[in-house]
Amino acid sequence: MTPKKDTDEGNANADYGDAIRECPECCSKNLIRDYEKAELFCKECGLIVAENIIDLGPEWRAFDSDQNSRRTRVGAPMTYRIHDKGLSTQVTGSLTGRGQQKLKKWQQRIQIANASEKSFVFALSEIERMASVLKLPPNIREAASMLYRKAMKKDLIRGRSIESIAAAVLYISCRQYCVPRTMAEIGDISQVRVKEIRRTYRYLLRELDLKVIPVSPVDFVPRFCSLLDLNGAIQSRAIEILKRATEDELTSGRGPIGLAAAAIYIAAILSGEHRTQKKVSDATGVTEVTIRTRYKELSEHLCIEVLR
DNA sequence: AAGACGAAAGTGGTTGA
DNA sequence: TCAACAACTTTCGTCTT
Repeated sequence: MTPKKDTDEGNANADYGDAIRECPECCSKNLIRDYEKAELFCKECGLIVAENIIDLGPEWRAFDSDQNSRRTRVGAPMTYRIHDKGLSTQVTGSLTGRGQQKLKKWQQRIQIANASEKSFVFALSEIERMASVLKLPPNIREAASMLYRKAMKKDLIRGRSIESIAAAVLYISCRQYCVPRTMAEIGDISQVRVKEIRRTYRYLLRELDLKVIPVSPVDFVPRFCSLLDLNGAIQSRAIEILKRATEDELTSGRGPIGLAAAAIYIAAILSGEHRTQKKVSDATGVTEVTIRTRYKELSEHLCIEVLR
């Protein structure tokens, strides 16, 4: 098979399935490849870490290194995360003196031909920066870059800040891949206020005719649990509580983050790993008051005895 | 003293006329 | 466009452990 290289997360040329070694959610190295469904998922928390993992490799198989080098006819895979999709050729070879300088200059002119290309380069770097702070997997970064490109093609950027569009496409991508980050989390690391991101988010959904399914509180559980240093058994317990809550229609109209927080709070106590409301509040971003009201509702309706 | 509780008032978003 | 509304936050005094 093709030789594998160890690559940094930031290396856009090798970010597919092979480059992912641990779950961005719970940091488990226990990743399972499902070639039938073409996805890479975490055995610990069930998160789908990458999709379409087999589409992007070479379509041939090499049985020895000689065959491999003969069949390797292209360089890097195409990626939306480089402003020219990674298809340009860098001139770094043996041309000397003025010739090389001229050629380089031309290349730069061609690559960054106008202001919109320049701003796109900035947008991609902004998406990468935020995604790496939020420790988001490559597939989400790719999706966000693609969305940004779409928005640009439809001329939706005009009149809005690059930062707000970048933040919004990242938020949408997280939602679409069911690895939700809260608006507050995106707002914290963005240059733009939450209000502006939310407005841009709705605008993009409308203009690009995108659909996002409502966030499930369950999607937040693994990450919040790992922030609170709670183990997999407690995660399962919290998810179980949320499932029962959904069946009993205790969740409609309620914020998913508050529900997740309350379920985790209850699950931790039941498992003898008490976390204070303050700690859960800090980890999840909902107030202690909301955790209290949610957890009262859940424990009463589901007949859960919560003794401290 | 820390943690939990709950009342009251304020905020921002949604909905429907 | 505006008012009504529910969810959520902020603040704070009180109770419990």
